[in-house]
Amino acid sequence: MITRVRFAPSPTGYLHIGSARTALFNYLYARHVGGKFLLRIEDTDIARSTDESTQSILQGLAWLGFAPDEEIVYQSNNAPKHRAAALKLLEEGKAYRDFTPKADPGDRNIKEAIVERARANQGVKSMRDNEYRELSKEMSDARAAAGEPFAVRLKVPHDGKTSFEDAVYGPLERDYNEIEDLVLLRSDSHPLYNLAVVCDDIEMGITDVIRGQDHLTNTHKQILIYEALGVKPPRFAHLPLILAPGGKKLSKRIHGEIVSMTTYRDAGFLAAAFRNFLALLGWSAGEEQEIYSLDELVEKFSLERIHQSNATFNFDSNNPRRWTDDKAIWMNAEYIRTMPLGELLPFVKSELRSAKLWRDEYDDEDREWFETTVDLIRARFFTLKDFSSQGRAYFSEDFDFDPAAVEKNLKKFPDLKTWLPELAERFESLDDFTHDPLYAMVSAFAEEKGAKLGVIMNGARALLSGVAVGPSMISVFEVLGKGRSIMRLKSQVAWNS
RNA sequence: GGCGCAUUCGUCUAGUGGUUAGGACGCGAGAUUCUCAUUCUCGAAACAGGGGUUCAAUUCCCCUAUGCGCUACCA
Repeated sequence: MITRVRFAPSPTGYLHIGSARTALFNYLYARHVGGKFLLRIEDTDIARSTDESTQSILQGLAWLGFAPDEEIVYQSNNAPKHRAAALKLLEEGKAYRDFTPKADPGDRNIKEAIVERARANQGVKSMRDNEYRELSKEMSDARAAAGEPFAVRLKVPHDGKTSFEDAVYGPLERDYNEIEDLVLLRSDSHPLYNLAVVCDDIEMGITDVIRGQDHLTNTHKQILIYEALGVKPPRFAHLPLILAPGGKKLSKRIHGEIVSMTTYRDAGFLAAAFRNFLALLGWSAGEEQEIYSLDELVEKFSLERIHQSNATFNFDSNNPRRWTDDKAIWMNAEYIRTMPLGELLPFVKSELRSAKLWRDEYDDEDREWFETTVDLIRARFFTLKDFSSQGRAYFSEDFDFDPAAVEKNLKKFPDLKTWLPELAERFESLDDFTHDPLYAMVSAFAEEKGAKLGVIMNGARALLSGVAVGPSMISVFEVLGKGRSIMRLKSQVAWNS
């Protein structure tokens, strides 16, 4: 039988980093075993689901490169089927109508209310303690026919336990008396999560459910539904969670944009780098390699090597340099400086485009220049954004001078104000504007002035690139070319700033 | 409150009944260099605590602590 897995986010926000990893693991597993990767949008919570979230999630998945193998399933479209399943169980006596009026949660915190109620029921009320559980079929039908509202609850057996073998956590069981007679259908006949998930997974022919560990206890309830429906449950694999520093839950409200996938896309991350980073959060191949292509991940992935303990996504919102996990940033930089240049170019192009720095010549007669330049500057960049910010001076005459660089590399050596334009004059006579002659000329010039070579080079760097850091200065001269180098060396703009 | 899951350097992790407990990020030092980055070398840094079992436990068992999850007519 062909393996079919699904990623099933609920559209109540953007694509969360934890969800993204769940999608990744589902995708890797499907590809590894040659199965299908499906997508289902769980939009049954009408109050919280938004189309905007759905779009954001779809965008995030598209960015990561996980296209579903079949049409997207919208859970809300299946509500009639869910309802029919619940009614069937009702008919078979595996579920019952609960005429208890819906409790009003009021304005209390929902979590607190749950704990409070659980504590009150402690030892005084069993999970099967519902006056309508054993109501005769005739009585139940009659009250329903009279129009009295009711919820449909699953009739969980008194004795026994559910058990399943989780691919990550091993054998798990739970006693029936720990599980309430869960509601399948609300009194407004709206199907609830556990029912909807089971019905849809059956309908979609899902063979392996790979999802967050927060569903570990739900699984027992879902197995009960599978059993009532007379369907063999799929295989389950629960993933450890991704937490915020301090082991707290990672949430949009508290941690903001850092948990959203689109943040990384917009910050200039490469999807390949981020996938690589995500893959190593909660899974490892058991070797010392850190950089994996998607193909390698697919080849090496296995559910058995997924961890059982939660991982912390490390960052410091008070430190701009640590705005997100160090390792994610490092990995992105590693990809930028080591990936085949040809693969990087399209990303740089689109970054320059959006910064209005792109020129069509880069694709044409200046192609070679563009490649050389990108290759030269990429070694010290962390994100694609750096190409348009730190790298701006290579692509435009309109760039700013970093005051610190001007101070440290120029103003500290006033002689440079006349020397550098003088050097520019010498450049005029240099026909072969390449490394060796350039180096010879600049070092001769430095010697003649009795200056350290570094002083000349650093001054030129500040003038030509606006910043104090960058590639070897001779390479910068070469890449910028004779005309632009001379022009910038003569410019007094930086000196007057 | 109940039930469940988890716990190796700051973080991501490898690993084993007997190991100098390995790697990566980050951090520190050094080398290289016209700056910075890269690269290279070196360094500091961990088995949550307490009981067992055993000749021997980081590894197996129990307890405690801590964290997380579920406990909804949310998903």
